[in-house]
Amino acid sequence: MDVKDPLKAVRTREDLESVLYDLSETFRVLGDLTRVRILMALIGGEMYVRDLAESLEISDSAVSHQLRILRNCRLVKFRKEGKNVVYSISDEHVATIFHEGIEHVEGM
Amino acid sequence: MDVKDPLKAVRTREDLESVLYDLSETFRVLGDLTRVRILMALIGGEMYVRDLAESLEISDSAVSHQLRILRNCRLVKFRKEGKNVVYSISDEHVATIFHEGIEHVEGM
DNA sequence: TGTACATATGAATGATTGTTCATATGTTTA
DNA sequence: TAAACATATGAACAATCATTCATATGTACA
Repeated sequence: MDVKDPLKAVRTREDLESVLYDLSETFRVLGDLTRVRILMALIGGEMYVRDLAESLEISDSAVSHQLRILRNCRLVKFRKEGKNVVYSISDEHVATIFHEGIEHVEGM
Repeated sequence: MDVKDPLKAVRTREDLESVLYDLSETFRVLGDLTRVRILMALIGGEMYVRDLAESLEISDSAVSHQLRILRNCRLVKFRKEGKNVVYSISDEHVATIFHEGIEHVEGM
């Protein structure tokens, strides 16, 4: 896909607006320190809810709430393991977005 | 930079938290439909404030407010041309982040 | 110099959001 | 089955944010 025009596949104006809406929604979800910390932890590898909460010093409830929001945007995926739930980064786009984002802020 | 660990350059825990804060701040700014539409327009090439407002059907004032927010995060840059101000995307990281973001939402 | 134009900014308001606390669901093991 | 544990969810509150309207600044040209 051409970086100058990443919307070649988008046909109509409604399609474009719909994609831009979803895009802003995804960024909105990324735009919270707690969720960024969760995702950064998950880039290091999959984790249980409890371990995320402990490692980041946030309540279980707060982590669970934020994981639900991340799930809704498909930024994380999960699978059940007994009474635990293991979360991980949804796909490599997420890691790349983080990577580019960090390069951007470090260039400031 | 390694995608699995884009933080090699970050030394201390405070450095890490500071980078993550700036990162979440950048995403927060990207997480608004008006600003996403502005940036998408600017990916097509530099534009005057007036032309952005007209093209996106937003008031001059609203565009100007959002451009200031985008400027503060160095997501856009500008130069003066007589009584006009020309805005453009700050760097290629921004375009790449958009590119990856669109691929992510289109994969949903 | 004065008028028109382009952009920026301040204040106010209506809407949205993250956290906490309490509770619920579902799973394991004693 | 009962108790303990892991995770999820609902409601409520405090804080944050985008927009609008009015006004200010600065530039160009008559």
